[in-house]
Amino acid sequence: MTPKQSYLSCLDTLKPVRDALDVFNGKWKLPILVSIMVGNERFTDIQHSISCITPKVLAKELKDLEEHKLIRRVIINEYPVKILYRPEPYAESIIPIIDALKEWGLNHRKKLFT
Amino acid sequence: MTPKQSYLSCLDTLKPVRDALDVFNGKWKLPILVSIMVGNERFTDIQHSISCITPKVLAKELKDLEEHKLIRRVIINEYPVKILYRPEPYAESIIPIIDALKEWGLNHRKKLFT
DNA sequence: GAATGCACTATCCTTTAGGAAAGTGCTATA
DNA sequence: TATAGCACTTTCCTAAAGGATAGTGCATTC
Repeated sequence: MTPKQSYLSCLDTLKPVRDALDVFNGKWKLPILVSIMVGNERFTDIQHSISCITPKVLAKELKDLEEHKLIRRVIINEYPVKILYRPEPYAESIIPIIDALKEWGLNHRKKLFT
Repeated sequence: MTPKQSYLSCLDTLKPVRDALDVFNGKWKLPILVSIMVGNERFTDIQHSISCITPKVLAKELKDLEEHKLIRRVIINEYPVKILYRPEPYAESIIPIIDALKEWGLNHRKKLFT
């Protein structure tokens, strides 16, 4: 017996969207990337540029982003030792996502107040 | 004493991005919207077009999307009664987000296999 | 020598997301 | 009359996300 299949397939779109969501899901990854990409490099600077993020969460998210090759943790051996977070070239690939979300968010806010 | 402020502000971007994430965060909202926008209308069709989503989760997400005015629940009073989920015009505004995520996901997958 | 900054880690806790499995009330079909 | 489809709901549960608070070791600055 062949099962009834009336639904429209959309896996072409769904699969890559899922792959992207697997990387960026959660409250913090995209905001952190934005902060680093505008030029914040130090742990505390990033923390302060994104209000309300706790150091524990920030540390964990930075590690995730490093694993995904979106940022790099750079150790500068001066005295005192400095640690810098820098965007990898691959990070540029997320600019269209950020732009789309930013645009949408701005428009959504307008919509709410009319 | 004025506090030291060395970090670069990026709230212009961060705020709207957050607003957007507040709406779309989670594993399912965007995939469900995609499914409805390609033309799936019935609960079970949507469920089957997105493999692995449970009816409980789908029901909840559909309610959220309705609240955000992205879809509409339409009751057709034939016999038997039909229930259809249809995209609202506002749903079109998320196309750039989907496209950006899809593009990124495709490219990311390529990257992983090279 | 006291306070502050830096880059975290550690502990504990709450909330939310999400999944598994079964069931419900209705209708239609074999 | 039994089975299947539809659109869910209910219950129970786990894992992950995220937050609060404190502390650490080091260095610099007041």
